Amino acid sequence: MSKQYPEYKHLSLPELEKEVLKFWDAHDTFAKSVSTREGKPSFTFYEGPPSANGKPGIHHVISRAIKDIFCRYKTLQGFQVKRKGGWDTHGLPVELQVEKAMGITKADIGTKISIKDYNAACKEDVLKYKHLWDDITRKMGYWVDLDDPYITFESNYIESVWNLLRRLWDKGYLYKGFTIQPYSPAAGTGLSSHELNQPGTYQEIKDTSAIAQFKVKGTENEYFLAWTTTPWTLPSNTALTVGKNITYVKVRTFNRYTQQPAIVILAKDRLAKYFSEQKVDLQPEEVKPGSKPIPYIEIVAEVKGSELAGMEYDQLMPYVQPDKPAFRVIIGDFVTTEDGTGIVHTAPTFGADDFKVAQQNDIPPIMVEDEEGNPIPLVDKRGRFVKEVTDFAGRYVKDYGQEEERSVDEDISIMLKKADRAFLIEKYVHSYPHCWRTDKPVLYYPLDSWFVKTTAVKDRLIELNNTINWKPASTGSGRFGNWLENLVDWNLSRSRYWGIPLPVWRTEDGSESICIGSVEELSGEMDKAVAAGLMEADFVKNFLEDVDLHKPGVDDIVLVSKNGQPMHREPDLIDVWFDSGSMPFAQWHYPFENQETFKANFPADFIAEGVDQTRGWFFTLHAIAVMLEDSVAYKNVIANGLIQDKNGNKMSKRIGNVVDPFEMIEENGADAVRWYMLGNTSPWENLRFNPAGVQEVKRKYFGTLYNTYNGFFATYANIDGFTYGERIPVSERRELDQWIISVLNSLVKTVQTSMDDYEATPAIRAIDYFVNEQLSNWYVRLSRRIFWKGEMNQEKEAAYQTLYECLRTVAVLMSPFAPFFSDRLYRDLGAGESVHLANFPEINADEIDLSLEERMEMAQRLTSMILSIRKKEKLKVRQPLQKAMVAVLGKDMHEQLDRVQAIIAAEVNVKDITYITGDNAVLVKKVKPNFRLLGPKLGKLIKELGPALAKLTQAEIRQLEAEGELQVQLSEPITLTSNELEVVSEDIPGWAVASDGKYTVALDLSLTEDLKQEGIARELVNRIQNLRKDKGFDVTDKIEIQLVKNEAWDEAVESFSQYIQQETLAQNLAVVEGIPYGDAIEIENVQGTIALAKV
RNA sequence: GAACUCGUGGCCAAACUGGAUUAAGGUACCUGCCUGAUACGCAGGUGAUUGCAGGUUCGAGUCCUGCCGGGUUCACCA
Repeated sequence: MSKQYPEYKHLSLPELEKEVLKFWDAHDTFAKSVSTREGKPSFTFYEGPPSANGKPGIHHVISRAIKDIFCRYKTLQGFQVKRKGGWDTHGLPVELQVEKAMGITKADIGTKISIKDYNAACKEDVLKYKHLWDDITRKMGYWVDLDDPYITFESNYIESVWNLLRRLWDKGYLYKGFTIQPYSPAAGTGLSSHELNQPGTYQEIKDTSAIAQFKVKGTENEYFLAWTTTPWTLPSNTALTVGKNITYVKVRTFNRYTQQPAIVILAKDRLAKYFSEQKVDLQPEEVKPGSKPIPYIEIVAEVKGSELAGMEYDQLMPYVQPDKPAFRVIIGDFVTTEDGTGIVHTAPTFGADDFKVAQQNDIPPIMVEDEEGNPIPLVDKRGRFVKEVTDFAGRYVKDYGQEEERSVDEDISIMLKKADRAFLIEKYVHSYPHCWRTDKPVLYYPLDSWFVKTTAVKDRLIELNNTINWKPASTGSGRFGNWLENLVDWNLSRSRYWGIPLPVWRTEDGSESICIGSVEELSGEMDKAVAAGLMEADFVKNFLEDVDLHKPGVDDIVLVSKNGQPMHREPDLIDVWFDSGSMPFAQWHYPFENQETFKANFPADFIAEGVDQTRGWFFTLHAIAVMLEDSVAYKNVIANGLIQDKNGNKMSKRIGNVVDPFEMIEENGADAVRWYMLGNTSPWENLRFNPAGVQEVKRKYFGTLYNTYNGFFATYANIDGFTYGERIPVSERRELDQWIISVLNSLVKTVQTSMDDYEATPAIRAIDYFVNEQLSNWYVRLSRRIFWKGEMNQEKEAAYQTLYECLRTVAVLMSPFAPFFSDRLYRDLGAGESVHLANFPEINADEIDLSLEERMEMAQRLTSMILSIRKKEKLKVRQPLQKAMVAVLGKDMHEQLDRVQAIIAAEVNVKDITYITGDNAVLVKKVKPNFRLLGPKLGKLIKELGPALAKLTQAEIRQLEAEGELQVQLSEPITLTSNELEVVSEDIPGWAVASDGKYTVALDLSLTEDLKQEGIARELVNRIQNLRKDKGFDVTDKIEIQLVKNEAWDEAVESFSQYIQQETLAQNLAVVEGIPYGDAIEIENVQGTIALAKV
């Protein structure tokens, strides 16, 4: 006869998972979990596209586990949850990886290698690790549709993105500007603010800083002092900026390098930093180069910044002249006196603030023309001085790997010193941004750029953000909210090759332009261009045959303007973040296809990614949705924290503390990894990933649950031939059954409430607690006897049903978190095709009995207390005792205890539980105040209450119990009622007592002869059971026992023969004189011999 | 430098809107148990002035201020 419930030899999660994966494949379970919900309300989830050009790490497992958990949970609840996968394919990381592999730099693209070949290489490279991603996705049990993913490099995707750009264009949200931006000469590209925010971008570096002396026009030796950490920008200086309300002083002194007399101007607050003291008779020879600070002679004058404004000075390094009047003092609100001199050197071409303030004051930048006649600043795009800066022509302004004796900053400083224009030159350590990929310093550099005018909808962005349910809330209001408050326009341009080209064509003078919103439109425009003779018909035909909207193809397209002028494409690509932020639209090729699908799936109900996406994907999704749909893009979002190693360090390949997700899963199983990661800490906290924790989960949770099913339920249910027939009403089951069913229903409620609030951790912990403590350690332990003794009857049947219901419900509840094990359990129980096609359990409110839960908890605590007395007194549980006494406080407790006392008695092996009630004088009682009620009532008086209550006599306490109220004399007389006080017993004089909160219990330790004999009988039973097991007898085998006469236990055998036989399934227990065979046993140091035989 | 966030026994962590006793529980550690479901198990026990210093309150792990430390994010830093 085949067994109803499969039994296993051992538990191996990794093996089990492999089998379950095969099952899912064979039965198409994922697809079914979606298709069986056809017509049900949908729950929309957006998959944040990973980039497959790197290998998946353990941190990817956590964010994907979160996504998976909620999608599965919503499926259980009856929603249809489609999950389209996606791949992020464009961007600088891909390009740099390809450059590295090919051994080329950006400058080589278009020369050594054609753009076409280069982009082909990028396309090839970007999905390099797709197989690993697919593999981890599968192995970790993440259900997402990998067969039909959206891919950002596909023409349909790009076309949708173009359409979005066009809609922004039509709303006037797309514009071209010229701004100072972070620029990486080493990478040859501007950096977005997201890129500048990569960790490790700001590094501590030591630079040469200079306080330069700008000579006030028309004076002999009066100078403005201005500090800079970038002396290489001094040739580009065209203004000095001061604070309107800052007080400045003119100080008479000597230059420390040249000993020339000088009058210098600086902020009064900064005086002490650079000058030590006033020294009226200061002589030039006293001022040495090394001395800083130096003394000064006198303060000549004190003026406000506003009075300095408009003053002119001589150009400091006159290599190139500006085309308008410059070299004036201007006012800026960003000037402080925390550093430097309170006068800011202003080079409009190399600082964002400088640029802005110069523009406001009509100060020109210093520019030269390159070979093509385009205006450029004094430093070229590779970070070198242009030829016009004769002394330093061709030299790199920062460390870009060149070898040189001294840096440009140092050489400029030396030159200033010699020219009597350097007030102070020092080394200065500060944090400076570095390119996140090349690790070289960033320059602030003037670049042409296209912007998205996000500031135009700033208020709406903030308003709608407030409607999003952020987990944790602080990320939404704090990190994300603050970012929105300080929003700047989104710089969309990237001057690279592998990405979505900006679909804007302009005439040379910029007077006419067009933004293309679809391939069809492009095709129409191309036809016009052919007609105008600007393009070959063949080219157009070839292009449209196999549309590829990447460079270089699109750059060869020349369109014609309304006035017949040729228009060329703006050369930039767009920020890759725009790609991924477009996915709600572009994944469906909206609006060209799937209009209904898009509408049904926008906005998303739920997304989840790491906190690092706050300014990335979370922002771009939000920004695009708000600008174009005036809607949020997602309603609920979980931003998970970082994964660190077990010591709290960041994981990095260099340190070698990275956890390989494949190994982790192979060793412990994905279920254990998922359970650990989400059960240990709320996902938005940083998780210190400790492999020992995964193993603990594996053996404690999964081990216990496996054992409850396999070692217990399946074993006995198969013996008894149990199948789940007609449900026996819970009210007709044992109290213990009613209890666990009640607790189970409470569990369902807890899980549902937590999950509805996107809190997975409390749900996991609740399930864990239920399985370990309540089901396994209490229910199953106390139910052992009913399962292995006696014939099948209604009571036993009910117990089986109870255990079965618990296991089946647990399987469903845990299935979002541990999709493999739960499915196996569910199917082993014969509960259905797959747990993932099941429905979330109903809560049967009428099966919840809180009073029952409460008394069972009391039983558990009292049991534990009595056991602790036994332990202390060194009395084995196997030794029966006559009685335990429990202090009973009040009628409720009396009634509750009545119903569980049998359970306690059996658990602690006593014959009788007696109650010590309130009027029993042996009980020493105490009164404790209920602070929650009395705090507000008594206020400060409450401090007197403690001592007053301690002084109460036992008689007074009995009076309180009898009358329900009590007079207490504090500073004023107070009447306290019994609900404001709690009476607690603490001690029973003369007994072995344990006390815990409101429970007090005493144990009668006296051993009668009968009890001793029964104890011996129990020992015998135990030895026999052990032998049965050793001999490999089946649990149901009947035996015969021969026991050699021994005065140590003959009496016990005689008195308890019946009991011993019953317990050991013995049909016969014979006491014999001596046998030549048998096994040695020992009870309390007495040796004996016994023989067992199967009947 | 600024903002946000966290800081509870060796380690991981709970404690609802400030409230009741000894600040849960797990792990590790110590002790005792192979008790017929589990030794990857069971039972019992040791271990914390809740980072430090103040404050508000009848009452603070929880609220406020300052400091120290971790993390994240931001910054035009001249």
